[in-house]
Amino acid sequence: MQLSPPVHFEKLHSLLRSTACRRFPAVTGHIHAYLLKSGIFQSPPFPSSLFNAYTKSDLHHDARNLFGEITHPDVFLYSSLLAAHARSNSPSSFLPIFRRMISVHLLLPDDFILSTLVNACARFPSIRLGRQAHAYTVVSPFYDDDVIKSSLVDMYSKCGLVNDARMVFNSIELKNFVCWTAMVSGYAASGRLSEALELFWRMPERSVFVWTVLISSLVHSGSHFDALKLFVEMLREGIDINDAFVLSAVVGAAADMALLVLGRQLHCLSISLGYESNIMLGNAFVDMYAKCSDIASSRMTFDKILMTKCVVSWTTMIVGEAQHGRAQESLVLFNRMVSSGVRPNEVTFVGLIYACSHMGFVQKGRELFKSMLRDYGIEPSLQHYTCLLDLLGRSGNLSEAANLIRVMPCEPDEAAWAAFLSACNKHGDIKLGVHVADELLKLRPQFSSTYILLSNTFALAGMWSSMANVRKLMDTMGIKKQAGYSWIDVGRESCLFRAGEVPCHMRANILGLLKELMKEMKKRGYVPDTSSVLHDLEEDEKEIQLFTHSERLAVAFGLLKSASGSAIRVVKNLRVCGDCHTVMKLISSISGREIVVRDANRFHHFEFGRCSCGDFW
DNA sequence: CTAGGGTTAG
Repeated sequence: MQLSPPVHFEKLHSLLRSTACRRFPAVTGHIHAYLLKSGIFQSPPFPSSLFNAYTKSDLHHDARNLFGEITHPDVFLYSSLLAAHARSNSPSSFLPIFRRMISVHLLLPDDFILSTLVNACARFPSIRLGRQAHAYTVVSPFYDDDVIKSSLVDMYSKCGLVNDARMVFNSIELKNFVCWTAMVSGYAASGRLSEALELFWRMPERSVFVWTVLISSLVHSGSHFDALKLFVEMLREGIDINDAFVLSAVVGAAADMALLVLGRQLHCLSISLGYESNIMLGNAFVDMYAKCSDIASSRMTFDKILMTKCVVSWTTMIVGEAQHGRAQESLVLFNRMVSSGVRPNEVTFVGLIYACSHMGFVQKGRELFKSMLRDYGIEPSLQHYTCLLDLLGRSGNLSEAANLIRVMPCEPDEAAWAAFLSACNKHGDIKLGVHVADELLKLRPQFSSTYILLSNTFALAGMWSSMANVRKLMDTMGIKKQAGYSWIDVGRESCLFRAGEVPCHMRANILGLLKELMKEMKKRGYVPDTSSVLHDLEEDEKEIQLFTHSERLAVAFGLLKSASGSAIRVVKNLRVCGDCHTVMKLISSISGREIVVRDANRFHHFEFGRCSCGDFW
């Protein structure tokens, strides 16, 4: 069938703009060949829309070849070129491209390319480039264009200059969803949550976008409960939650709070909404199951990801296996990932070194650290150094760790010092520990975490007066140590135990069971470690104090409430101490049950008197 | 062909 020329043009052009070219990159090539054959290749807008289609499906080689053949470049072409450079993170080329367009091809910037330019500066937050781009827009005929202003609001927000963003925002005549969202997002991202919320409630109408911004930033800042409340509020307002972005933010909240029941409900919901093959949600669920201690479901969800697994999917699973003490599995996954052609990123290596650290694979960890830069061109960051410090410290290579913390190219933060100090504590090098603690106090007296670290070290060293001084300092500075608690799910029941508090209705049963277990444990050679208990009590009183450790209460509750033979999962626990570790191993062998304890984001699987971490924790 | 959201670590 012969189409009349105008329709013909239009059809091909809209085909190039459609997602068909992105999903089936060969289509672009066919259209290219057809245009060449029919001699209309050089007629606008084809050269530019072809170029755009190539770059959007990452066919950069074809795009470059095409670029050389174009006789009359237009602004559209430059706009696509700029967007392509922004996607590949080469910010230094933005302004040269822009200037070449003006001075070599004598083209005047239009509104499209100006917002593309501003957007490019926002992607790679660069305030210097961003301000130059802003300058270009104000001297252009589009100085009052609302779309450009929206992208400026976004650019200043992403650069962290919220006040500048607000000034541009205020100057927008007709504010639409987009600029409101960009502004709220700016406040949320820079931690100014109250301003974000104030603006949010002032919006004439709230779209899914802006709800997502707030929910995810609440999850990110650790206010999980507020995030869930906001999600409920959103449902009440009748906003359609058939949206992968908002769902994954809520799944993240469920993961961090270890709310397995909610997580499962969200999983069912997203399958019924047709997101079964959505890669982003798939990744979120793999993570959620792992963090809720259900590693089997996590792995099943991972295996079921229908699309090509991306670096995030692999990394999530590697970290998940590592968190559950299955470092060997993490390393196998890493090999499978590399051989399937997916490039690891910096997070992948955090997970891998962490896995080695968990299981004491010292040499393997060192090798992976070296391979980062050598084989993948990833510059190790402070976090990688902290992982390596942790690995060396845990395995007793204290002098190597001490050397590393001195020579590493980045300034150690609290986490790095904490890794080193806990290694000193673990391996009994109290002198080194106290020395480091002193250094730390001089270095960062302004951080509250310093005092908690110090107090622990002094306690271990038996330097009670120094410890008392640190405690006094903590009091005057208003620093509180969070009380220990454990949280367990049994069937449909959830229960939270605070350290030292035994709930009345279970008191007799739980304490009875713990006394029973203590007798059995002692028969097997357990010597209660009462060093963490107030030292002016009688010995048997100290032992009873041990019963009120929250994780012991939770496990006793689990033993009483669940069917015999089933695993007991303490889904959240503030800290697994050395004595707890011994006790859990014993209880697992006495009761013949698997006990899973989540300690921060690390899991201990106790079974047959052993722990999955191989005691390298 | 231009502007706003998300998943992995700590």
